[in-house]
Amino acid sequence: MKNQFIADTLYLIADLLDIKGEMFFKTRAYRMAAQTIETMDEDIETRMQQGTLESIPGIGEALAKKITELIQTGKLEYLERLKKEVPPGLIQLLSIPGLGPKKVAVLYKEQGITSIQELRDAATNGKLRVLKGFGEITERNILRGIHLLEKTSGRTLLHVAYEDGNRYLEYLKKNKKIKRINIAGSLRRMKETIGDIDILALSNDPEDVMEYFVSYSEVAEVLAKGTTKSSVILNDHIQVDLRVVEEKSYGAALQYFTGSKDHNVTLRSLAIKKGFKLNEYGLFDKETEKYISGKTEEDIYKRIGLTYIEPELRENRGEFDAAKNNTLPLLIIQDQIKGDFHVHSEWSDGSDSIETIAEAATKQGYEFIGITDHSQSLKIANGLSEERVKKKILEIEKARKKFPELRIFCGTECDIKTDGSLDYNNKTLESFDFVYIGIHTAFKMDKDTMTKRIINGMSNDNVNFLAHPTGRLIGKRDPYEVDIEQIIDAAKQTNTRLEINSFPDRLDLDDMHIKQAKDHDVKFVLGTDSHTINHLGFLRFGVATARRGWLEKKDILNTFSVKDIEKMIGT
DNA sequence: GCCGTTTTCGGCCCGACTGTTTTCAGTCG
Repeated sequence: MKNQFIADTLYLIADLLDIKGEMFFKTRAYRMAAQTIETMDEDIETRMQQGTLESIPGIGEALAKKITELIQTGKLEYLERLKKEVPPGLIQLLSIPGLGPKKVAVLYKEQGITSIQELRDAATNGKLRVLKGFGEITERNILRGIHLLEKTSGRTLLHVAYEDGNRYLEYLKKNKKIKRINIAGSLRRMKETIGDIDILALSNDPEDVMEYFVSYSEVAEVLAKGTTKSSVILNDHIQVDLRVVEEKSYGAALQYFTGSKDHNVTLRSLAIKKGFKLNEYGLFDKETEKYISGKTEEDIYKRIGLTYIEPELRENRGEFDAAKNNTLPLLIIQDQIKGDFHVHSEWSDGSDSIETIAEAATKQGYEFIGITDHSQSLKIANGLSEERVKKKILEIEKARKKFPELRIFCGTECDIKTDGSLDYNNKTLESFDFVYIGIHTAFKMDKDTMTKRIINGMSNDNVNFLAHPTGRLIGKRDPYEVDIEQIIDAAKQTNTRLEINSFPDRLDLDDMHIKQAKDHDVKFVLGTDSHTINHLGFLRFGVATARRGWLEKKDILNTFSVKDIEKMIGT
């Protein structure tokens, strides 16, 4: 699939055109096309061969021609010419908060600045304040923006923002002037990384609320403080924005600030087609500007002719068609989860005993828990030899007697060796209640070899689940080279469930691959990959990712009764 | 650059805040 490559190229062109000062709607057309290609299931190359590129929404004659050239030659004459006009180094300047394409263009044209280092030098030496539209404050803001960017690399892992946001929410709820309050933005959509935290509040005394907001003990700096909107930076460098609106606008504002941007753009276009105008204050008649709705999100969607769309689905990845046709999934919820399949104990590299884990699982209200330690060749993680496996099974039987209400499954996270064979012989594999397999060594294989290696592992009849299928660590390690489509096909063929690993820096599979696999009728399993009982709570992030991947109760093994699970894994 | 059961040309989502201005452009979401 060349979809991502094509999409990235189109995004790059859009950025370059922005800096060049090209019409806003033209660059938006590139971005919309890029997003469509990035999120569609079909192979763009196939569409090109069929000659049906132009039937893809947002792709017309000009883009079809460019995409064809890109696929056939791997290059694009147009892009090469653009790069000569606009140094691509300028793109990274766009990621500095407060700098947009116009200012970046001025920096380049007037001072020849093409990198963050050059920008920092110029700002430090007071050379920017002479430029039109710049001043001393802008200079300081740029330096602060660079500092922030380098410190946080821009985005925060979901679980950190989740904790921060909810703690802030608890503080704000103590203010009696606030009648309603919600998290909005990407945190409400539970994206895997969060840019900043958005909070929306309902109050008749917004100025008092603003004062209370900026007085929070974890605030390191106040970026902006207005009458209805303020922004702060917390001690851990996360930005938090608060908006206050009145009751008749609350639903419209919540919808608006939840996003995503792409979702909102499409929603507003649909509103216009129905004769409305939609903004954060409500839904209005396009002609008379008369207020029609705005108190609740549900009513706004309904009046635009859509069923309610859950926040996790608002990414403009097909949710509008499904809402129109009333075919949106009934998303899985946390309460349907009956247990966790992926927990490490002190038998390998976890820190807790089986009994401690069983106790914690019982406290969570779980009906089962799966203890999955590493296999023998993974010495660094104290993987279990076949001898120790036998001992561990005895230990689990002891725990079962102590916790009769909890089904304790004895599983394994068995390594897939470089040749695709498994790290235990079949007899040992059969002694487990279920078998996870996963890659833990030799990540840097070429795509074909890696794909064959994993599929080879999946073909063993004792295997139930594939752990963290792409191996990525968000912000730290890219996924290994693997043909995900072939893995999905093999999962279907071999009846192997794909894991949604819920550890915050994994979330693997990710939302888009989950949806892709679901569309191929593949089934899933949730696991936290806990190494201490403090990690068990991470399951909520796996549930969130599953929801973002359009999954329902029936797609996920963790929602089944113990009896049904036993039947399905064949114990 | 895309698109069209109101348009093949003229639309394309829209408002708050900041910092620079002296009435507004740029950025952000």
